[in-house]
Amino acid sequence: MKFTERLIEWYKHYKRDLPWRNTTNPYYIWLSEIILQQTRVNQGLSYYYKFTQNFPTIYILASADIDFVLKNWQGLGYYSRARNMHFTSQEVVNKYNGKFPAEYHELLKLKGIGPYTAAAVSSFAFGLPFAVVDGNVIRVLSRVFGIDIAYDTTSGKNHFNAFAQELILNTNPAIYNQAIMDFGSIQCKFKNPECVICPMCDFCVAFKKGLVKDLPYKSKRINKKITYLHYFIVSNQNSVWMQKRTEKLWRGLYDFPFLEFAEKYSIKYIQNTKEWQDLFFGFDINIKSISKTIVHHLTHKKIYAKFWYIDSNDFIKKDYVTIHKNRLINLPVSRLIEKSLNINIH
DNA sequence: AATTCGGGGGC
DNA sequence: GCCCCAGAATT
Repeated sequence: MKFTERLIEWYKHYKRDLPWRNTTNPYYIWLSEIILQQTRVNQGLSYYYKFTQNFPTIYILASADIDFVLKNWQGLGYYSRARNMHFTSQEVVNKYNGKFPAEYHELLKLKGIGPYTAAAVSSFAFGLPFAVVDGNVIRVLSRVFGIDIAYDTTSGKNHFNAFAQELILNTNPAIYNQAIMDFGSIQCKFKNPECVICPMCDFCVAFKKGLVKDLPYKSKRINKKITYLHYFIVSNQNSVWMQKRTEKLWRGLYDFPFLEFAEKYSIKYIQNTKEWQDLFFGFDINIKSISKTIVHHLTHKKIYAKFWYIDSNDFIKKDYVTIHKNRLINLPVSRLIEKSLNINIH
């Protein structure tokens, strides 16, 4: 088949110059791949520079404070990637003598490394023939070869994985993997792919049958839940109450005390809830002002947030710490908190 | 098998 | 407003 050869020919002319392509150091390859999971190259680039600068070796990352790692990750989302990355750096230092194993199935055992990342590190760092299957690859293969099975099912994933794995044999694994992802990203785009100038157009099944807009095929839709978040910025002199999150969402980031409800409640109603009592009973507080509602979108949630500005001269509540306002900037926080700080703390 | 985990950007 | 993005872990 001409597919692989044409793909690599296309890559020679149009490939992007990306920093992680100028190295075969498994540590840098791995860093870039964790950062790029579910993240566009343009969004991940500055983070890659930051991490290679602040954590130039796996030993430095392994011995770093998790708060500093999360601070560097701030704004990138999916924070378990950063926590797993930190954990795995220590695992590699302690159990693998600081070197990533040059074996697909060993890489797969490490936290935060799934089939995609194991294939990526295997091929880019060690030249092993394991095909990456990401969103780009699924889109390219489904269109060019007219594969109309749902890719968001177990059998669909298995099918794409097996198909991709056949294609990578008898070619250069690293170049092929880079090429097909660049091709999907630049040429065979999700919206408005440039089929007229595409080197595959004479045998692309989707193009010939007019199915480009219908592929790849996905079976499920996202269901967004609405939630109401009330943040309490409790100031005592120049310090505020904060707490490290233990919830799955934004775990490990610092946060103001908050109450979360599934429904929209009035300001008065909230102050009569049991939850409010549990939080503030016994404390002398003074509500100074309440922000307007701020909307924050996540993939599976729509958050309506309000920020309550409260003064208190009482001692700090158990489970919270007081953070001086000048020190807030050093702590990792969610984008929602980061934005509220920019607007409101002065 | 289904859900959860962020945030930004294209259209 | 909807979907996607160099996916993976948890339920």
